[in-house]
Amino acid sequence: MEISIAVSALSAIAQESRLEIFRYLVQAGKNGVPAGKIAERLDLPASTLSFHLNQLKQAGLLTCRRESRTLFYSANYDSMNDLVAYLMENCCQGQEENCDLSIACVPEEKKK
Amino acid sequence: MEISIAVSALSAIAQESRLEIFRYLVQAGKNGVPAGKIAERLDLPASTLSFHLNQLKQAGLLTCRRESRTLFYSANYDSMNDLVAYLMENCCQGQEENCDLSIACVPEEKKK
DNA sequence: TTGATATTTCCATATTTCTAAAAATATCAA
DNA sequence: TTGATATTTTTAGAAATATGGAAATATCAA
Repeated sequence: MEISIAVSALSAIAQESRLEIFRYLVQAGKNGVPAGKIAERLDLPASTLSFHLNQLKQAGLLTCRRESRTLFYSANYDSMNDLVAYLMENCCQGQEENCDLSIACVPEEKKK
Repeated sequence: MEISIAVSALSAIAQESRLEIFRYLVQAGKNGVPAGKIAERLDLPASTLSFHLNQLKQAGLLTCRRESRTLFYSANYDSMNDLVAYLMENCCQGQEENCDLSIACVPEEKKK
């Protein structure tokens, strides 16, 4: 991964409203949530929300699809995965003992 | 995890020099690296590096120890782990099928 | 002491980011 | 068409962040 891509993604979620939006969408699942519902849930003016959604989308962390007048936003799980992998790259230097991080170190059966 | 803590950590690494520093230290291991060596490696003026190291330290992502005139900085693996866990919290909504992220979903035998 | 090394703190300037009102766009239903 | 709904784009000022030189601090060795 290019470092500039990682910085974009991290900048996108390094802001309270956007981190809330992102986590909400990660938990909401693949089907996504209408922009209006996000605005209501986080109590944000439409234009402010739209600005933040755009930042997240530009960073590749969200996708959206239109259904009539409604735009459904959803988290891009692959991007999140790549970002996390980039952060943790080589954290164990080949030594398992360094890697009792509970999240890092992908088990073999999960690797693609 | 408090969202403000997560935002601090993400803001700290959402900047190219700091992300380079952090990844370098993650890969360098628990023993850490002298500030001077980091400055040389990343070709940064001492004061600029010091500013960035402080941001990372304030965010809880680095620790440092002094050894005579030298300050050794090292990555805080636990913070990184907690941050990643926070991002991915509930990403599967209980359904394994959503979680073919190669990194997420901690295998039972790795949980503390 | 003194001088050298390693690093941080202070400071001013330059740049980026955040916010939300107002205006614009897209879509639908009558 | 027209009016209503859902959302984005534009805009501009306020706030936050990045940069690096100069000065300050901490430590060591002679």
